[in-house]
Amino acid sequence: MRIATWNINGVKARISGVLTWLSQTSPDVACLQEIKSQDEGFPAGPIEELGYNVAVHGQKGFNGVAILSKHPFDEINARLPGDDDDDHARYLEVVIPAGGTIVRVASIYLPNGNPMPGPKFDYKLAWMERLESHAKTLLMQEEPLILAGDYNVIPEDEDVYDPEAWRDDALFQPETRGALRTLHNLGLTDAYRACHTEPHKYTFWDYQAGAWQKDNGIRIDQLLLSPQAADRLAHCEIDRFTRGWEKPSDHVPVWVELNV
DNA sequence: ATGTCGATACTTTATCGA
Repeated sequence: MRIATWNINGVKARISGVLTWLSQTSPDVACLQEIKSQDEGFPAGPIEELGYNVAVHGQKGFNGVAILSKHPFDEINARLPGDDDDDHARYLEVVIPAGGTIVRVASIYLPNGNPMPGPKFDYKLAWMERLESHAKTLLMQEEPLILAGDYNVIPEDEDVYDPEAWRDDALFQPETRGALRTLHNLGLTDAYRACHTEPHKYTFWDYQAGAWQKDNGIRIDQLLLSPQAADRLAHCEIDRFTRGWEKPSDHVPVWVELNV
């Protein structure tokens, strides 16, 4: 079973590329972030024609997450618990039947947090605490669990082309990186790092300043696996090729193959 | 310091968020 995540930076601008990628790589489950669309504006039709069920949690103009699945959903839950006043559409969680068991999959668009310091950075850290709390609850279920998405955190120096260039950025602060490590230390495995040790493998390249051409990237899109999912982990790869397409997203897909 | 892109609105250019 292949489960992928991709920050598409606007579904209206990217629908053609998304359909091409789905046709070419045929993931069983695809978590999308930054759809920048309301639920009713999401182009479910052409995606359903490729054999996918569609769950959407969107809002007008920015943010927004979705999950596409070849198997029907047993359960769909939008919103990260812990703050009823948080109106950003950044979290969608589903349960999908898989080979006699189930997988629980979340599509996560973690706040960017810039400028730092300030209220946006405070919101990011508070959101990460809520994610930690929710992850603890989910881990107690002892299910195959995949928390996939744009974490907007650079885990280590080896995950950025030039650590000094990002030293003052919200994505690379000690507090931010510590909060991600806390998630790992709950028992969640960074799937890419479990499969690969080479440094400088990226999932995002800025549109500006020729970042793609110079390979000035960062690795911020990740799939975190519960022990029950990590036990079934076969492969994890980055679909770097989509960054070279016409009208690309600034992020590329990352996917895992699970033995289920 | 700069660069680019996508969405939105009292739109034909500026603002915001990234």
